Amino acid sequence: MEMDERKTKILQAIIRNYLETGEPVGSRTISKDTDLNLSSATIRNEMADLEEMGYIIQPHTSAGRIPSDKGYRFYVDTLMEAKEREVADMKDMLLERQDKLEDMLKTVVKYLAKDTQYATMITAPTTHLNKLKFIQLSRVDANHLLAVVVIEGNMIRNRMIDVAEEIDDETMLKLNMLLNTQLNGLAIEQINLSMVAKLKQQAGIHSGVIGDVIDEVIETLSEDKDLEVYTSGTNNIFKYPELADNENASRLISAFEEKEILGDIIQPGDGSEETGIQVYIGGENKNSGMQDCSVVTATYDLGDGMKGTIGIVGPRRMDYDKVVGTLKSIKTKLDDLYRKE
Amino acid sequence: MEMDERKTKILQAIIRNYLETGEPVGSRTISKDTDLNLSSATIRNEMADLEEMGYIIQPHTSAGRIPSDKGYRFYVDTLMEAKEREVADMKDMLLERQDKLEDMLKTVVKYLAKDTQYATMITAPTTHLNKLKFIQLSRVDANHLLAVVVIEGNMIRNRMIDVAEEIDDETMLKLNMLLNTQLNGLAIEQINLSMVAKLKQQAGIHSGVIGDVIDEVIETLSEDKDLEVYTSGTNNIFKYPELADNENASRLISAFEEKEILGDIIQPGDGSEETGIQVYIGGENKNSGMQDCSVVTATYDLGDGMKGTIGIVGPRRMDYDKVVGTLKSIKTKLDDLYRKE
DNA sequence: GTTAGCACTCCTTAACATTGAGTGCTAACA
DNA sequence: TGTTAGCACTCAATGTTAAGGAGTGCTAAC
Repeated sequence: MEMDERKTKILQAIIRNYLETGEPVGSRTISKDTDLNLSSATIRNEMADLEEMGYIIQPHTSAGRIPSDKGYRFYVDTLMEAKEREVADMKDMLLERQDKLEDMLKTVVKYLAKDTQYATMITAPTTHLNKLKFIQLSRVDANHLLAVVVIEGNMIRNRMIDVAEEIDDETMLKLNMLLNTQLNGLAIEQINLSMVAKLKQQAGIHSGVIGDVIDEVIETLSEDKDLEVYTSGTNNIFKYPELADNENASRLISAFEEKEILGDIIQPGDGSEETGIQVYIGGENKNSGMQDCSVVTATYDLGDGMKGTIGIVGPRRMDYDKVVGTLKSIKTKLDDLYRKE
Repeated sequence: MEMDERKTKILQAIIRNYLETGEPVGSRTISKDTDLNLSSATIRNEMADLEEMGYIIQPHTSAGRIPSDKGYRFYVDTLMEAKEREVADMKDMLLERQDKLEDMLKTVVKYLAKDTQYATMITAPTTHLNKLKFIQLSRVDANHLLAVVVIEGNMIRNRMIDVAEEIDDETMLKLNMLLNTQLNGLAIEQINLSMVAKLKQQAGIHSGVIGDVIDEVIETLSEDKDLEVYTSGTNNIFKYPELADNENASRLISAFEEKEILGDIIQPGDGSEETGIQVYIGGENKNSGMQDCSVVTATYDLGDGMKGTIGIVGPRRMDYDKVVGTLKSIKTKLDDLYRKE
């Protein structure tokens, strides 16, 4: 059996209706709601076919039909009309709080949750591909040094370093010079052991303390700052009864609390790279706790290798048109943020 | 009518039993479970008295009794045996991740949630009373300066500053000198307008740019970094049916998402300052969303004015003994953390 | 190929009876 | 006077049954 235009129209009508109401859709409803001018009996025949083909499911004998994962997949891939939607301007969000990328991400994720009424998350952009822009080592007190590292894109890392013996001004100056001249402009990934050895050698005359300091600075650089993820609107899951039962809710809430699980859920997409938008429907999710959810992710790219992911989690009967449209718009705005300067 | 020893014993038995089972407690149960050797009929008489006095409540005519807020209050104030409990060592948590207070707080709150099986939160210590230890202004590129501020207790703040015109090395040096000599050792609250004016005046010869920079640095200092709160174990609320219904759960989850609401809930205590532990039972909570919860808070003090609050949110029938005991122990450990050095 | 008609399924809801835990009250007892 | 046995009563919880209705699948006619 194969999909013809009429079946397509009927399937679309079923899904549209189900997305709206959340109730199984009967043949009579379709008969009235479409412009096909077919009786409910005819629709019934077609629906039986669609069920056999796996696009729709009957929860029980005397109920209407609901879309299966395959049905949603078909809808998302071929029927959906995701037009870009009007969204708030990222630039405004950035301007409000000068230069704090982190704060902007929090604002974005909050905005998205409010706009879509689903649970949302966003990962901070990756930095390990980024170039070092600036390193500053300063003495805070007798036995504490402060290392501040600025990475391309103006992300800042700092670390307090304990030192046993006091380091004099001259040495500080020399260390700073050394670190900056040797490391600036390098991507963090490019820094390797031989390089560190060379650095230490150049610091040479000074004893182990210097070596320790260099080690700490390097560690600060390569430190895989545990995946930074911001979330918002987790309570939105209670708006959808199919997710709001105790078991599901508890699982989802704790997933949204564990950054690692979140990172798992919104792994950077493997396919459809042209749009940067990914849709995972119900069972398509690899994470076992997400089998009753749909997840839509978008990868944003601030340039200079700073990529991050936005994720939206809702019920299977999520408003895919709206979500994908919104994500497209936001992705575009984020992508353009730093690019044209 | 007044509380005698027998009534007290019965009330205690009712509460103990209810804390365990979560079911209304009947007269027969008490008759058997206590060493009073009284028939259920006698217990019934006493229970009627206790109800009249407001310590217990009957959900409906043919049910047992459950404690009222007043009953819990009596229990917490006079009957509870909160012995300090064995808890993990904070020092170990700190040692794991060198010097990052923030990470330790996250570890503590996670540990607490696991240990108590309630939802937990902890606020980062206040800093506005703290002294400036060190200011470092550095040039990142042609039109960006980076200001790094270290506060007593080694908390670090940084801010990127846009500058219109380039600032030469000499000026940078001078600015750093100026900021450090004038501001170090001051509490943030001590910095006022006349001081800033004086600073600007001293930077004198240089034009407005310097003024801007100083303004930004000052702002970084006084910036009331939006209340930093870490939470954990929010999904624990699903373990308690009285909190797990849709409405309550949704309200609680979103409360735990909004830092402002959290700050509201665990406001630093007003009474019982000798222990630093506060218990709010059900309706005693000011926050309207918390009327079905009990909240226990503890104020910790790292010294140098660095105070923060730990909060534990659970159902009314929370295991007060355990929670208060655990909080006491953790508070003690935190208080001692920096003190003896 | 389409549709009207009809028997059938099975969820939903309401009404009703049953059960059992627990109470309040009364009267008897020590 | 305090304690207790006994008993009628209440009411949530549970189970049963019946009615209602939405929706289906199938058949036969158009």
